[in-house]
Amino acid sequence: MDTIARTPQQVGAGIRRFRRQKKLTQRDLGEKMHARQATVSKLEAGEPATQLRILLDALAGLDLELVIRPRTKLTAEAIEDLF
Amino acid sequence: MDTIARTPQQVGAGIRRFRRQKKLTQRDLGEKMHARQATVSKLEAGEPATQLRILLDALAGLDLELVIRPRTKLTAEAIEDLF
DNA sequence: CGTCAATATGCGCGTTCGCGAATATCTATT
DNA sequence: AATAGATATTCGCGAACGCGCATATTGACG
Repeated sequence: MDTIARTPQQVGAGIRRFRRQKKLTQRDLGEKMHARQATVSKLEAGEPATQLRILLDALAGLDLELVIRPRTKLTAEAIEDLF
Repeated sequence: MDTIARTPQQVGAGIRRFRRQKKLTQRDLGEKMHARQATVSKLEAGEPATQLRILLDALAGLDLELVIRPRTKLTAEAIEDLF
């Protein structure tokens, strides 16, 4: 399932969902991306000042990618994803 | 056209493409997102320490959204986008 | 070639990152 | 209830942010 994100919190929640799906701990992911467990924690919490490098390293570590696209109209189903 | 991004540079390039598509200057976008033209410049250049907040503010200003998804296999066509 | 808009780069400042290291808190699971 | 594992939070540090402001540098066009 893809995740739509329009806020740092939603980005963090998306990362967390995929990480858990892969049965990895924050420490595991941290090692893959050469970051501390504490840093992964802040990223997943949606800290807005997190650096872009941290986000992309995390995505790489989880074998994910980012798509930038025009905002979609919200269907009832898509609204679910935002919460 | 959607943009796939796996590096800060690709994120920046995507933003720039959509901004130009909308005929906005860096200054225009900066005003929409309450940031300096210089900050937009760094974001588009792919500065890896750019803050997540800046990225999301820019996306909002351009009426874009982010999708997080598993990496796709690269088709010949998709490879073009990465350069 | 000249001009003007757009973009990139510089300075000093206050703030906050991510770091190592440690610790607190929460969450199973038994 | 007790323990172990996972996650959240804190300290001090060096580095780099984004800011206002100002100034190169680049690009497009007549």
